[in-house]
Amino acid sequence: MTRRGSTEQAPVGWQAQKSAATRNLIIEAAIKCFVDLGYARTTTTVIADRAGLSRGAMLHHFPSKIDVVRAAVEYLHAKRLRAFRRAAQPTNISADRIRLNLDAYWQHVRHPMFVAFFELTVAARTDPELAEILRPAQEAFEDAWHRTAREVFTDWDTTDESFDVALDLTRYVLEGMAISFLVHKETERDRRVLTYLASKLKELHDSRLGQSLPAPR
Amino acid sequence: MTRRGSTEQAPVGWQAQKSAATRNLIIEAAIKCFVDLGYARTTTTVIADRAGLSRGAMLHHFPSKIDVVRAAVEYLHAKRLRAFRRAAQPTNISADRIRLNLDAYWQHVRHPMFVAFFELTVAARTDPELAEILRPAQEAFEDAWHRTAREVFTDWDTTDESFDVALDLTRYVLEGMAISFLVHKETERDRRVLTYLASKLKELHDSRLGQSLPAPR
DNA sequence: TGCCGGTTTCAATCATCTTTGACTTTTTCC
DNA sequence: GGAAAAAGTCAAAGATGATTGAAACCGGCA
Repeated sequence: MTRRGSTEQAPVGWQAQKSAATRNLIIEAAIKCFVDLGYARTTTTVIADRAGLSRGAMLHHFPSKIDVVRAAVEYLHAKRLRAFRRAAQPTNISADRIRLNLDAYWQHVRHPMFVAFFELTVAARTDPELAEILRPAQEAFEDAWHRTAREVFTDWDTTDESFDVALDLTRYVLEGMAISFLVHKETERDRRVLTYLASKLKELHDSRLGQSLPAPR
Repeated sequence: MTRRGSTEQAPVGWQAQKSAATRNLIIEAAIKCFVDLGYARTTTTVIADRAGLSRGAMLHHFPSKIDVVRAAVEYLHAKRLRAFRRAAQPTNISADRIRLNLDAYWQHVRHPMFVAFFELTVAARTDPELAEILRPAQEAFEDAWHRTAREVFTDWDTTDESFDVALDLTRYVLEGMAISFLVHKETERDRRVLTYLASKLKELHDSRLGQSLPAPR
């Protein structure tokens, strides 16, 4: 198990590389804890256990618990943003972009990452320090959400109020449904709601399309 | 401060009455803690403090912390159910029942009671014991929600799938929005979403009305 | 009316357990 | 050999439940 650095190309030496790997191990263990145990029950002891390290080793990389949380938030945020951007590509114009992107975001909020972020967000409601850590990530994602939506629906008059309303409504439905499903392990009902929402969004889109932009492309 | 029982008509003796009052005091303090501090940070010490009692006194009424939680859940559930039933009266037929009931449920999810229940629900996701305590209340409320909706919209064909979809969608939107507002202290955007949702529900209602029940009353 | 035994309510103290962060020691790598 | 990583030890703080002790209340009886 003691690999030698022979030809292993190390960006800044092997120790630094191994250190980074261990940090990632700890961060991912912490995130798993948020999902499995909830934020409140995530203790440094459990994180170290799940990472397969001693607690002392962990505290070497992250002197305090809040440091782990901070790193986990940054890690989660970067990962979530990448996944979101990748999923929400401006698919072939027309077709049923709406349904496709709806499903894409639905997959997004069903992902464990969303659960972890949700746990953090709820905890942050009554924890100012955590809230401060979370705020930049939340704002950045909010921004990406709006920006991406405008990129995907370039033919939709984005100065129209209906666009923002549709955007808000969509997000509330999907996130509300995802949160609801976190507790009541259900299924089947989501498909009908998604289908209905997609059809209504399409109606709204088509009606606004004809009245504002005669030549979409 | 030592009142004599003179003509005080006590249902089952004064001690029992005073005991019940103290229990209520404790329960309400616990609920306030859920709202202000979150479930995780709600300790028996803080509850006793806020109730103005010693911790020992509290543990006399509720031998263990979980007993307080159990009582708080029952108390919250009963209160929430009453408030919900009171708010969702089948208002004067026609008019804009939809908008009125939408606003009523919106007020409902903006109430601190909803916050408390939300905190409990989130904690229950990773706490089987709490989940078991919460389950009956959740199921009962779910049932009341569907039953009430059918009472209010007697003219809507409730065997129609669109009715259930509209019901689900409405709930997801409102609860999703409420949860979102717990964190991002926003406003103004909710009115537009509510207005839009109400108009869409009305469209759906009217379209289904004419095709299934020619004589609504 | 006034006092007394028994019960209920409230308060205080105690031991146990968990979590946290600081510190020290051992192992591994350069 | 020296530095970094990992492991182990320690005391302090907080939370919980149990135990013990004090105060208030209820019933009955002289």
